[in-house]
Amino acid sequence: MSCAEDCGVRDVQDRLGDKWTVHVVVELSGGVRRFSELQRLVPGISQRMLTLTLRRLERDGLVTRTVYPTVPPQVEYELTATGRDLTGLVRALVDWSLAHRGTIADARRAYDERRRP
Amino acid sequence: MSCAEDCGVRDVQDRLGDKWTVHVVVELSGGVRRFSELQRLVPGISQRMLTLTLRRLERDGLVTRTVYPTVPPQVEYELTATGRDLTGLVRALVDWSLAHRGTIADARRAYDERRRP
DNA sequence: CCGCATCCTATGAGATACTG
DNA sequence: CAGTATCTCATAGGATGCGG
Repeated sequence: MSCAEDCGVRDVQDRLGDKWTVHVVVELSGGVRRFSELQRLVPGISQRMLTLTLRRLERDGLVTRTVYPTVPPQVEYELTATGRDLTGLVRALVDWSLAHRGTIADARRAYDERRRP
Repeated sequence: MSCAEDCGVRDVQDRLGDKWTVHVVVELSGGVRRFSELQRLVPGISQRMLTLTLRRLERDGLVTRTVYPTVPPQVEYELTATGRDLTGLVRALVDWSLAHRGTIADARRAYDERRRP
């Protein structure tokens, strides 16, 4: 590696690279959200994966979890300062992907065609 | 998803999120590199994983592969225009990770400690 | 409503051995 | 030198059911 132990880059890669974190962060960038709200805003995510995604974000100090001891229980999630800062990087990722989407798709088609006569 | 099929974001996440692509791209940002050179510059990568990483980058049009029909064979890899553009995003990722490394590590320790008395 | 526990499968990735 | 071919293992993530 360019530097031993990856300088903490691995941790960020793991978040940005997994299936749901980017989507959840995008939704949380809109403000405070409840668990069920997030599950509705991120179609396809299971309860299990939403829980895991939020726990990991919470553990890294990117999201706060607030429990209101009501019946039924109510839990709110919100980006921390660091979490809001992360949205900048997420935007950069999404923007880059959209900007080069066509180019990459074309390259891929050309490559596959060259290998499949 | 915010948009169906992830708008191509998934493809970029897969590259940035895997174990070796970022390291290989960083080394290629320094200019043309041979296969064996990359294997030396990216400690720990196996022949197999270097091959896979380079093939995926080539398929997406991010890297060119030039074979010189010499004996022994010589193959050179180089970033394309799109590939060089990708290094900007990679830098952003690395910079963000370094900038928040300490904060994240602290949050993680605090979280783990709260759960392990 | 929110979330944990369990089971299961698909994929990423390491180790190793072999070739033009 | 620059790969390909297998094998194996660890982990991400889906499905489902229970519990406070």
